[in-house]
Amino acid sequence: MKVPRISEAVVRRLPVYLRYLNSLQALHVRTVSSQQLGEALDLNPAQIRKDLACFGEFGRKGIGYEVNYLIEKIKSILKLDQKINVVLIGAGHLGHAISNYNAYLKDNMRITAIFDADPGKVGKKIVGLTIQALSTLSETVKEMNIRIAIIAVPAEAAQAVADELMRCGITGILNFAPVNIRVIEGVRVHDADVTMELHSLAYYL
Amino acid sequence: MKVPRISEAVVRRLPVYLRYLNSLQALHVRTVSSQQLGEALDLNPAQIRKDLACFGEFGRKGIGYEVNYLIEKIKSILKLDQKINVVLIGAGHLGHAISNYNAYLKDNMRITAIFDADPGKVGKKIVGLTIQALSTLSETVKEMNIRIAIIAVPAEAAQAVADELMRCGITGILNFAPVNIRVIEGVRVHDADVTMELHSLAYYL
DNA sequence: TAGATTGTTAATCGATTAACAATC
DNA sequence: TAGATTGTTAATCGATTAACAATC
Repeated sequence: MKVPRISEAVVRRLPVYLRYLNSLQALHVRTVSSQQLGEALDLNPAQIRKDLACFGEFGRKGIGYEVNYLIEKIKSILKLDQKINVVLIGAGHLGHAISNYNAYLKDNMRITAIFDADPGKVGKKIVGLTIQALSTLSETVKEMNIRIAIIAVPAEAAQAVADELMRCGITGILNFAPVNIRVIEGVRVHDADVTMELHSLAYYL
Repeated sequence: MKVPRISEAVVRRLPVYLRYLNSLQALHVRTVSSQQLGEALDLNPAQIRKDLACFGEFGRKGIGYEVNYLIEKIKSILKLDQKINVVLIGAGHLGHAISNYNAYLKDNMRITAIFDADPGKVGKKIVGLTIQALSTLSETVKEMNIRIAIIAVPAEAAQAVADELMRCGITGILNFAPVNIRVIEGVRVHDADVTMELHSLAYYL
């Protein structure tokens, strides 16, 4: 296995491939070529082949890629073949909405704990999970071996939450708060700020 | 004004600059250098200068950038100096959560209409907006001169909603549904699929 | 076999970074 | 003036695309 240096662009496309392959699987499609993938996803077929070739030889010359096999391979690359527990901080409307994605995450990745600062919310349930007080965050993260966190709290609270998460050893953060979060070396933040997405979309009008 | 060919990467960074500049403005900071911006945002100062130079000469040699002035300039580039009305499709938890971002959008960009397919929801209010039936979508989009749409409906309904939006003349879509949306030439889609973000985050664990 | 399609090398294209003259 | 910092050119780096031998 040669894993020299995978670019961020490649990693961002893998879930795109996976999502589309899942839809092919649901339609009982057996094999797919880079040509077909490229047309469906608006990508260059050579790029798709090159992306996949970063991780091994998954296709067959003259045939293409076997859908089921390629799904398994991509899942394995994304570590979705192991159990990955996710914690959600913030049980407002956004937190509720995000917890609904559990249905799509299926597999091994799941939101397994929800926290909120509001004592009025603690003890209530969202999709089967009891909202917990932030004071027990560290304990739960360790107990459940939680590795990824989703921040869905107001902008003002986001940095403090991130700091606490880093103290608990979290190394991946999906941040919905409309602020820059400062993190220490080794922690990765993906921004999911609706404001920024809309602002960049406006440029193209 | 020389606007040769602005890369997507540049457009995606502009809202990042804007967000940070707004926070500086709130702290009454008057000027900022590309050096300082680079440190705060983890970007190369030369890149920041080059990004901004795509659109004009906004800084002063030896001084840096005047915060208020740069904010105005970036807003103007992103067309945030004009009124941009946004429609939200889907009034579930996610729709509720997204409509709360109106508070951060402030300025000229606002969600001005909300639609839902569920007759039980039509007529109810979210943050001051009455949920409307999808049958009146086309009418409202034209009347309000709505240009951007947010799709916050279940995966199964997303493509049909997108098709209808394109018929209404929408050219920018922010898609929260975990599916590939196919669009016609000239329509831009930004994906905000929580599933994909979490999957790519998992790679780095 | 002939046609299709991969994996990979080479060519192209574009984006990032470095360096520096201009100038506040 | 001396120090700081821009805007911009040139150098570097990396990513995308084209092309094709290998082979199913």
